[in-house]
Amino acid sequence: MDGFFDEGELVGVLTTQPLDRLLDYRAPAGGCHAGAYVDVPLGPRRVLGVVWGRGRGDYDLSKIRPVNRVLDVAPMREEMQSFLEKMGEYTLTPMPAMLRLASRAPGLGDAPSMRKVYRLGHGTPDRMTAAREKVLAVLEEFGGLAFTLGELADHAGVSSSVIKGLVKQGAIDEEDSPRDLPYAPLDPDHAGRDLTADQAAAAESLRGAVRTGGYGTTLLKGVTGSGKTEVYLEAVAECLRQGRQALVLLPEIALSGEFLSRVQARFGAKPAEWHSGVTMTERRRAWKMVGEGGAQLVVGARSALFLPFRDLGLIVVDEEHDTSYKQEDGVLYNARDMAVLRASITGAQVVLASATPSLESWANAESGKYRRLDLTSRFGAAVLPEMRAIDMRGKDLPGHRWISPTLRRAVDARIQAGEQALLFLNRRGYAPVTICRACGHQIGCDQCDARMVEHRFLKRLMCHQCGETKPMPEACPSCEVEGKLAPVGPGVERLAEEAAELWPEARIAVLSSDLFGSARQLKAEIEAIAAGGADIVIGTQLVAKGHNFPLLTLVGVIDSDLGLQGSDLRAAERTFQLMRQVAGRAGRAEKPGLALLQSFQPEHPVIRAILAGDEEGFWRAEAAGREAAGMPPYGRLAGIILSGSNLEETFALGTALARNTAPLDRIGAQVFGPAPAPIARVRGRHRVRLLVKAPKGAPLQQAVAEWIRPARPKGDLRLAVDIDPQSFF
DNA sequence: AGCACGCCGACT
DNA sequence: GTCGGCGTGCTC
Repeated sequence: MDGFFDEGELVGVLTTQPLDRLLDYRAPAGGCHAGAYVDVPLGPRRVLGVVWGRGRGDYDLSKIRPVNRVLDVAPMREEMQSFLEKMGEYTLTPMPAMLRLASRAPGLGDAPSMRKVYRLGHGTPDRMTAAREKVLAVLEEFGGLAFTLGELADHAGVSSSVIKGLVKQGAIDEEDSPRDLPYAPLDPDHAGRDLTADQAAAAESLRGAVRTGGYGTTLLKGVTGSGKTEVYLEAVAECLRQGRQALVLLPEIALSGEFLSRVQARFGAKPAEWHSGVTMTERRRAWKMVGEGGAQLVVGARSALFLPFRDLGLIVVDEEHDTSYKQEDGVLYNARDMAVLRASITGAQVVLASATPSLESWANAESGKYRRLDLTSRFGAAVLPEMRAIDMRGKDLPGHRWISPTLRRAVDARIQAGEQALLFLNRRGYAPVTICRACGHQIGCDQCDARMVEHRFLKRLMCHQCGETKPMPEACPSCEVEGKLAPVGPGVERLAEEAAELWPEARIAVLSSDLFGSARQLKAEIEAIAAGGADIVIGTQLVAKGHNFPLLTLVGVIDSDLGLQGSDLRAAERTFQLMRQVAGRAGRAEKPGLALLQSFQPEHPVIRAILAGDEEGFWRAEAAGREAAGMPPYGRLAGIILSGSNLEETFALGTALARNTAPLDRIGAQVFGPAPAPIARVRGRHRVRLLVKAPKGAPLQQAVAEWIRPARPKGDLRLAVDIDPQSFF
């Protein structure tokens, strides 16, 4: 029968070792299924693999060894194999690397591990003591429920030796139970929220799509505070009713505490979590339970896309425009796009949710490839804040001041009214540049082509590229003159200093990712601020990410032009998204909000579009510009990133590539470069980039693969291909 | 990826 | 003489 291999039959195994083909093995005693996770011998080692299919039989039969054993996890499903193959082709990633992505579970090869659990037995203890009574009372109260030793001791308020004593007497039974237990069931009808007419209509539309089954993608666009989450949770509910699994991807997963509480409130229990902060034990449980159907809903970061779902019916990509969905090292992929790929293979619905969609998604909705649902009204009485620009030209603020008189008066008014104001500046640290006033030298990172940023809070200089820090020097490292190093430009720490001078009585809180040791601390700080623990909040883009500050009625953007500099084609889009989101922080409760944007170029089309709230106009203009330039999504791009410790060698490889572009010429693609990457040196390695630009329908991947095949990077040179790069040059 | 093999330079 | 540098090749 297809899909099962009897003992001794040849099977083709994909291993996690970087070999460019499947290896033949003999099926082990008892046979194995296609998709089985196996442990196979490879040279002197044992490696992890998956039975990909029938063996090819083109290898010396006498050298073929048997599979060591089949691992005790659910076999990889055919659709997962297919997803990994298609994604590998799309991103030009070798299959072993794809398998590693899909096997990132600790203890995959472990025997099913057991733990001891305790429940009420039939015997009676010889002597009853107060401690023993407490233990038995707890067990009786919870019926037949089993406890671990620690849980039971905690509940009863006794030491574990009391329980061990009762086990010896036969009053308590000790049993082995699998360590990885299913997650608590979620109830789709636990607590449906009252929805506005807007939300109800969108929710019903999504429910309908989930009920129909099969693949489809919906762009769910809603302004901040319009209740997108409530709406897509209704789609999750419908998916659970169908008995299928759902996945919600979030960008800043470390900050998802608030989100998990909302899920728990809606469904009466916690979902499975998957992100870097999850413990090994919990990871293994999540991975296994997703595969066995013991987890109905997973809330996770982009890598949750590779969990072995049994029956995935819905993927939600929240804040779909967020750049953190793009993996920038190792396997280069965009989780938003791969979510759509996985759903299309497995027959699932996708919901892309955002207040400010990416131009790609907007264009896909525009062309009818995606459905589009709009939530226009904000929840409750709140309305979008009024937005105004403050023209900074000719304002002549002193060199160490960034808050204009207009913004200052607006903040004064909020403080008097007992409301909160947010000053937004997307720059961490004290000052972005440290310059020597004697010789003009700027302090840079030794490992990267980046300037060191002073962090006065940490009393150190930090490189925002590699994270390297060093103490603030007394003397200039270049001219050795002492006491002439001066900060140039503002960071949030410096802005806080200015605010403290302007409003000495106000309580000022700074929210910047580097000021908090842990996500937990940060979350606590955010909650304290939301409850009224500060009058003025000074923050980086961290504050734009969907936290509720009900008392906040004013947002002041210190430097609206910051994101507009540089040659990045997506700069306008990103600034537009960020400004809209930050402005959306104001006036979420009953009080109307005001957003003031300090700008040196208030006539810039992006600033004007933000002020006018003309989103469709902004996107249409951006789309027209991209189309005229043949840029995504109206053309295709691939980035080639070369890196190595020797600049000349790295560049020479780039030049060699640029010299023979025949495979690219055949599809009408152009090559730009080689050129130094935007950050030309990172961690001591030089980086050189090339860019391939192809017409929309062209077979870009095949052409690029053929083009780079002859390039054999020698020594420590590395070549990476980035299909659909985020930044271009 | 690992790990062996193997072919050249600079040590005791 | 031998230790050790890392280039090349192999793993079913």
